Amino acid sequence: MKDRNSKADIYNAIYEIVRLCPKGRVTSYGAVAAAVGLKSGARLVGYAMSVCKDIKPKVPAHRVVNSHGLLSGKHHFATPETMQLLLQKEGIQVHDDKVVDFGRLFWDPIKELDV
DNA sequence: TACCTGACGGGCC
DNA sequence: GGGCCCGCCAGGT
Repeated sequence: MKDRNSKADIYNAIYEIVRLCPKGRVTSYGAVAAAVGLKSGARLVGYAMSVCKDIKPKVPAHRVVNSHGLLSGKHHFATPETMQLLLQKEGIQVHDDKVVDFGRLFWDPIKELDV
């Protein structure tokens, strides 16, 4: 994942990594960004998520939260409660728009994918 | 072509 | 511990 990714390829890599995120786990924008080679490209990941609804297959963007474990992107879903609902449906406890035990449920793509 | 915005992160005060 | 500022890449106007 550290190849000279094209701008379009980076998006593909982002979606691929997010899809690799196991059910019941969550990851952060920065972690995914680092996984694709963008050390500080967390914003790009967020932007990619904004258009993920047009991407096929569907990307579990609800598993991606910010470094604080907050559901910062919940407002971009069909409804602000969709993101929290999906997480809770997968067994992830969400309280006050933030992931409970975020540090324990955090899934690091770089470590898991061993990049 | 240039400026601004955006689902963020890390460092500093 | 909390808040503020700067930096990052891409896309839209």
